[in-house]
Formats: sequence, C-alpha cells, structure tokens
Amino acid sequence: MIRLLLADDQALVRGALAALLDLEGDLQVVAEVSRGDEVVSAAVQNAVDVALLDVEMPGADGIVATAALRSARPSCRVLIVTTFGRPGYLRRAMEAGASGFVVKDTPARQLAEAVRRVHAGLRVLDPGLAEESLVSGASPLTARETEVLRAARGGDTVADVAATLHLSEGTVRNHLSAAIGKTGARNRAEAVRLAEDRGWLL
Amino acid sequence: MIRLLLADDQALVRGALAALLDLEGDLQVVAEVSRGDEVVSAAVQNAVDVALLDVEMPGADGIVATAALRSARPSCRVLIVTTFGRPGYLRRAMEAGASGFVVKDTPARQLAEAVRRVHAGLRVLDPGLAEESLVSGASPLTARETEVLRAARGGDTVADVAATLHLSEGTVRNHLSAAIGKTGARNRAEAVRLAEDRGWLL
DNA sequence: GCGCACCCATGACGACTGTCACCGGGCAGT
DNA sequence: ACTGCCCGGTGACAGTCGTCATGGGTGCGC
Repeated sequence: MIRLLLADDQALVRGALAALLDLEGDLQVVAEVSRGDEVVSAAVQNAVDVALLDVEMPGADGIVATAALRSARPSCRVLIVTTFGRPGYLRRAMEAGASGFVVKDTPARQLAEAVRRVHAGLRVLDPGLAEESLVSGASPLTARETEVLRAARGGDTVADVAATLHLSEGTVRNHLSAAIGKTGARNRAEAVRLAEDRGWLL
Repeated sequence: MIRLLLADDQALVRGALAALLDLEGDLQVVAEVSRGDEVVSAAVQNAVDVALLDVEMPGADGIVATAALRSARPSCRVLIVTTFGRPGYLRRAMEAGASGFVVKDTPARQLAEAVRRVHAGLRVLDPGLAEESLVSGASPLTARETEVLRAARGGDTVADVAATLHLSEGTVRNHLSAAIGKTGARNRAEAVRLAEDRGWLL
C-alpha cells in the first residue's frame, strides 16, 4: 500500500485527485494540505511514501516544499503535479530533489502509473517539456534582476518598484534594461511575460 | 440517475472530477470534452442533464458554450466550475443562462450537492463572489476599449496594437487612456491586470 | 431633428521609459 | 594583485506613453 500526500491550493481539485487515486487498489491518500508550508509536518506525521505537490501554492511554493520535504524525510519521493509546464519549474524541481514532473494536461489514467514509478525510484518526466527545458536553459537573470522584474509585475511604475526595494530609480531602470535585453523582449511588460512563461520568476 | 458532462482543458482535472462524481450513486459522467466548441454536440448526443463547464478553454470559452448549449438543449442545466472567481465571469455566466457558479476552492463534498441543486432547477452561487459581482458592477469599457486592452496584453507596443487592429497609433493611445481612466489604473499594464482580475477581458 | 455615445483621427505637450557611458565598491577566482 | 562579475548610483538622451483639446463620422433613442 503506497501512502500518498496531496498538496494543492484548490480544494476541489485536491478532493477529486484523492477520489481518482483511491480507486486504485494499491494507493491510499492519507493526507491533504492546501499550503506549501504544511507539507513537511503532514508528510512526517502520516508516514507518507509519495507526495504530489502543486508548484503554485500559498505559504511556500512546491519547489521549496520539495527541498524541505526531501531533507526532513528522505524516504519520501516527490511528484510535481502542476498546471503550467514552465521549463524553469521542471529544472528547479529536479534540482530540489523531485522524482517526477507531470502537467495537469496528462490523461488521468497515467497518474497512478506515474506515482508507482516514482515510488519505485524511477524518474517521470514529460518528454516534450524536458526538451524545452534543455533548450531554454537556466535563467540568465541575476538575483537582483529577477527581483526587480518580479516587483514590476502587475504594472507598478519605476518609482513604486524603487520605493518597495529601497533603490534609486536609475538603478531600477538599469536592472530592468538588463532584464529586457536578456529575455529578448522589447518591453518591460513583455519581459515580465517571457520570464514568467519560462519559469524564471518562480 | 443524473447524466453529466465535464468540460475542462486539463485532462487530469477532468478525469479526477469524473472519479469524484462517479462515487455518488445518483450521478453519472457520460461525456468529457476538452474544448468549448465540443460541448454542444457532446451534450446532445449523450442526453446530458447537467453540464459542468470551465470558463477558460480553447475553442470557445465557457460563457459562449453556456449560451450555445442553453439554446441547443434547454433542458440541460449548466454549472460553471472555474479556477478564477472573477466577478465579471459570474455576471456573464448568469446572463448566458448558467444555473450555478462554483470556484475550484470549494470543498469537494459540496460539488455533488451543487450538481443536484442545479438539476433540481435551483441556483448555486458563491455568496462572497455574488456580493463582489454587485460591487464591481458590469464592465464600463466600450467594445473597442476592451479589444485594444486585450491586444495590449502580453506587452505589445502601441505600434503593434495599431497594426494588428488596423488603427492609428493615436487612436490606440486614446482608447488605452480611456481604459486606464475607467479602471482606475495608473498604467497600461496595471489596467490590463485590473480588467483581467474583474473578468472584463473575457 | 436633436442630443448622446461611440468610433477614428490629429496634433501637441509633459511625463515616463529604455539605453548608454561612466563611476565606485564588494566579492570570487586565478 | 589582477580580472571579472554583480551591485548601486548618476547623468544624459531619444523614444515611447499618457493626457488633453479638437474635429468629423456613425448609429441610436427621444
């Protein structure tokens, strides 16, 4: 009997996935959480074998949760189940110690099999996404550049970003200019979109 | 036996919801589609009683699908099941003839009950969202303004928008300025974000 | 007909943005 | 010690953006 943990901020999806996986005879959902920072304690308390984590969650994202879980309970494997197949997500997830990465587009029948493979110590990767991850590569943005770009998300002006980050306006413009150049965008907004699509803003 | 149709672009969520609903004795999922433009034919062919539709789908969005389905098969009720509780979505969905509106945050147990209520001819509304919908009101944007704002999404420059819409650059700037004023934003990017959050860009 | 709202357009103006050159400081590798 | 990279900052400049006034055209309801 493989003991599972589900982490997803959408209660309906969580419950539905639980129903789907409980149909399998050898799988059993023993814990459900809605926040990333509740993963570790729930996994430890319930002696979880495989954790299915979403990437975008309140509290802590799936990548951080993966790293924390792997160090707190090394016997527990992690399978990322996420909406967005962003190349950067896959890369970071694997670096954090995840054993598999599945997008929510995949057929429902394959999920149970993916769980079993992960539990057996094998890796599960979306082949197309893995290729894309290799092509787009790691993020070329420096720490400050991503931070500024992330702060500029949502349409804040340069003055706002400078205020929230305690920087000079000129510095913010410089970092943004560098980010625009590196992403190949012609705009701040386009740079935000491209960086987000590639999973560089986390 | 209530016959159900599921429409969601994420196969995994679709399959999981099917598993969840099939656990109920009086519910039966008889059709699944991944695109909005496949809803009507699938509903007609399978004599569907209640259709669970996502809002954001390829082909046709859930609102358009709702209207088409209500006119093609009036006996079939529609329950919108969506990720984003955008006020504008709820308003437009109800205007299009939906009987219920549920966000994916709601507990899994309530879904079956919502389906039964919708099938019985009752309305199912998220109370908080309904209030929000009344507060934010209908979209104040004109057709052209929303179109320009939608085209400016993703960070295209004024020249690009003008080219794709066959307009003068000055006109585009005027429409954008009006949209910025009506949304209360201080930016084009912020206007896009606000309008999107309120469900004004469809 | 008349008003009204929307659409398209033009021109002008100030503000913001993107880019570049340049400076100093800190920190890691050779 | 020297080089290279990242960080923070300044100043200047062209380009874009946001706003306003203004005009003409259309379609709608009273």
